[in-house]
Amino acid sequence: MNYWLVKTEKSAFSYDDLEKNGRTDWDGVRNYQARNNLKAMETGDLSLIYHSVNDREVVGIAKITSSFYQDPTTDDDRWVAVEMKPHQRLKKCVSLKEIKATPELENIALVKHSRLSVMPLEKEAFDKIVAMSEEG
DNA sequence: GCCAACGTTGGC
DNA sequence: GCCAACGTTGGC
Repeated sequence: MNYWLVKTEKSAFSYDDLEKNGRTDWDGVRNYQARNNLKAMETGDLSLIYHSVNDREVVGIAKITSSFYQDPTTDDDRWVAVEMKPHQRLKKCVSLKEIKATPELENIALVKHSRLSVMPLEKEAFDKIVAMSEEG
């Protein structure tokens, strides 16, 4: 069981869209490090969904429902996708600002490696962000 | 194999 | 809208 965080621009694909569609191919990743993280995902893993650029907040949790397969948006076999389904919308979004202000989270890739779009999270960091979404 | 040029991402 | 950081490409 692994924990992840994936980034998306709300205008391109949002947590709302994921709920509306019931599932999605998490595809279009064109970065090797992010691709390697997709390849490490397993059925049943959980991933936070983060809206980058305009919103800059974690909005929900998706469940990984497949291991990786060929990215359906390209014939290039270097790139892969995984299937995700909506798992749980956060009661309250957790902003990048809040995350940066939290000492336990200052070393997560979202902060340290801001351009990486698919990143692993320690269970402790995942749980901390979920806990923050449930506070006042 | 190096590195300059270029394109993209994403925070501010 | 700007630009820093970073990844990729291609000439040499």
